[in-house]
Amino acid sequence: MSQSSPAPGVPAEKPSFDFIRQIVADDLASGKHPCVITRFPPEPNGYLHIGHAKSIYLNFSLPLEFPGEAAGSGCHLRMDDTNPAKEEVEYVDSIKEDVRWLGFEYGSHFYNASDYFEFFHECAVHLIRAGKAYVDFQTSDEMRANRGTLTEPGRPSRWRDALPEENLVEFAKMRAGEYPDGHCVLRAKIDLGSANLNLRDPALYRIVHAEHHSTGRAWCIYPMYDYAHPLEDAKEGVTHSLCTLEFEAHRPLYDWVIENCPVPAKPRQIEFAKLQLTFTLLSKRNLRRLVEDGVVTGWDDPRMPTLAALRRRGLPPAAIREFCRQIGLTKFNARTEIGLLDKCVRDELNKSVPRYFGVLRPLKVTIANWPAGQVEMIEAANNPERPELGTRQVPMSGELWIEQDDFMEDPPKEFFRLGPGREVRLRYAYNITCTEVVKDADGCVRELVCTYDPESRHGGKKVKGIIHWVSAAHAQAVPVRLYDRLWTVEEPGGDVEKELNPRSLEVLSDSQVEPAVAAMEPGERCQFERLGYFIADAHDSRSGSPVFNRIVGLKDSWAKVAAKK
RNA sequence: UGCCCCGUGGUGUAAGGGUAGCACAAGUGAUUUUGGUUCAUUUAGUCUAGGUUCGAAUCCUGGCGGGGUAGCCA
Repeated sequence: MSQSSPAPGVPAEKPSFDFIRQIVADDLASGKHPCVITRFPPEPNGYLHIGHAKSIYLNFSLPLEFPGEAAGSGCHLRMDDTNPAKEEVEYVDSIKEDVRWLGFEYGSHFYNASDYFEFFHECAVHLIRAGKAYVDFQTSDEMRANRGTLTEPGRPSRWRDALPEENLVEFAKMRAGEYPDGHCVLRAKIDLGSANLNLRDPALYRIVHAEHHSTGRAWCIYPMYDYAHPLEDAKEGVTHSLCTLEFEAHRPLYDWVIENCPVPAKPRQIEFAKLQLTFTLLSKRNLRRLVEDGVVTGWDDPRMPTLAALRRRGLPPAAIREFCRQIGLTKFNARTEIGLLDKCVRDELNKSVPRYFGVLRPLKVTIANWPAGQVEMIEAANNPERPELGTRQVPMSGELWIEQDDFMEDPPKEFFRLGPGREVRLRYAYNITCTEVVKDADGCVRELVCTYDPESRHGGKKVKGIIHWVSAAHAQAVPVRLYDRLWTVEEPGGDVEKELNPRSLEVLSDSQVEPAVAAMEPGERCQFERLGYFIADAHDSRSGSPVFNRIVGLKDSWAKVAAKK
């Protein structure tokens, strides 16, 4: 290996692969495998989240990256349904939907671990005959006590040296349902003194009298993950079985099963670091709690990190794929900044969606010198950077809504927008100058009176401030939900009460939008100019009366300036 | 406490004994009828102590730090 290093100064020709792609490329080059087959093996006991997207992206993309001789490559979607107590069909359906939504195809390669129950059983019999597995009648407490500790070896069960014939009989009884849950277990006979606790005679099968979502009552013994997973992989011809770091210590057991069972292929397990994000909690247990405690409205609440929630929030799948590409792949336990996801979402939306006017928090503007009753149609580009997206007509009149944030009664000089006596441009239309501030009895600004410059339609005074607006008479009021991060700390997981963001959701009921926005169909996305990207919520919108979710805000450099003051 | 894995700018990730690079973030400037986009530019890094070598982020040893691991969960 070292003698093949390039000569000094000669740049490497190879693209920069991560360590897994390197292994795959080497296996293909050496002829170890003619193609690469991976698998994404979720347990159908919950919803998929952005962390799973990393794994889905890896497993489904990788086989596509090795063309030519690698024909036959692909990724299988497989439900790891070996525990009937926790799994439900509802989750199977949502997992399939999420994978397809992300843009990946598994074609006919959809499998269930339960498809192989008979095979697992044959392998177990094989192990028993070979004297490599035995039925243990110790209670789970006894087993734990006799497993030893990190520094002391385990002690053998009195059933450890039972004869294969006896074990065969007992295992048959297990399968026949003659014993209740927890009465005994089939164990591999490996090494009670191993420093790796996973090798101290791990359980292979346990008794569970429960309805399985796909095999019903056909079985009452179910294989453990460590036993079933390598066999599933081998059965499907998986070449590279990619999983997360916590399975590293299980690899010797994975290899033991492959070595000791009559398998048709020899897959290799490789571990990588799972995704962790700042200001985000990803563990299924914690997400479930948020749902059950009513902190969020459900698994698809747009503040959740589940794929169902991100879909509803409006994130485009292409942005998630790009994010997964950018975060890289290592064995280092890293935490990626959530801002990178936002960046990917903005990049994707910036180039793909139209840009319209919407006023989130309206402030009335009356244009004193506007001809009474006149309505002028203003042509506006749907996306100035993509002329092929066309233009639209925006109605303009003497009564407008502008953003409350675009006016300050006593503005600093860095504030480019409207203030008493100041002039700004209404985007695509005219310059206006604020001549009067109308307040209510409490001193709150209720309305601005302005004059417009009729000569400024395509020129006029050059001003620094440009603001969005809608004509009051033509605007439609719509509900808008402004989502923010659920957590206030980079590494949530401590005191929920203290760490939860009380302002993760703000609902606006009186936002005013231009006709093009009012006409958006459920699921349609756009940019509200100067504000951010929004989607007409697919669940709550109806044709003609959309309800908007903010997907992500635009970068706001004024907010940074303002924050410094 | 044993064993295993991992330590590169603020964050994420390259460099497989030979110039420490890229992206994000942050700063500055230019362009701009979105304080957006785009473009230019700046700041900033090999955990530590030894060893091998002409030469170490890379190989070896120790230390320090982080993670995993004692389910009849996956």
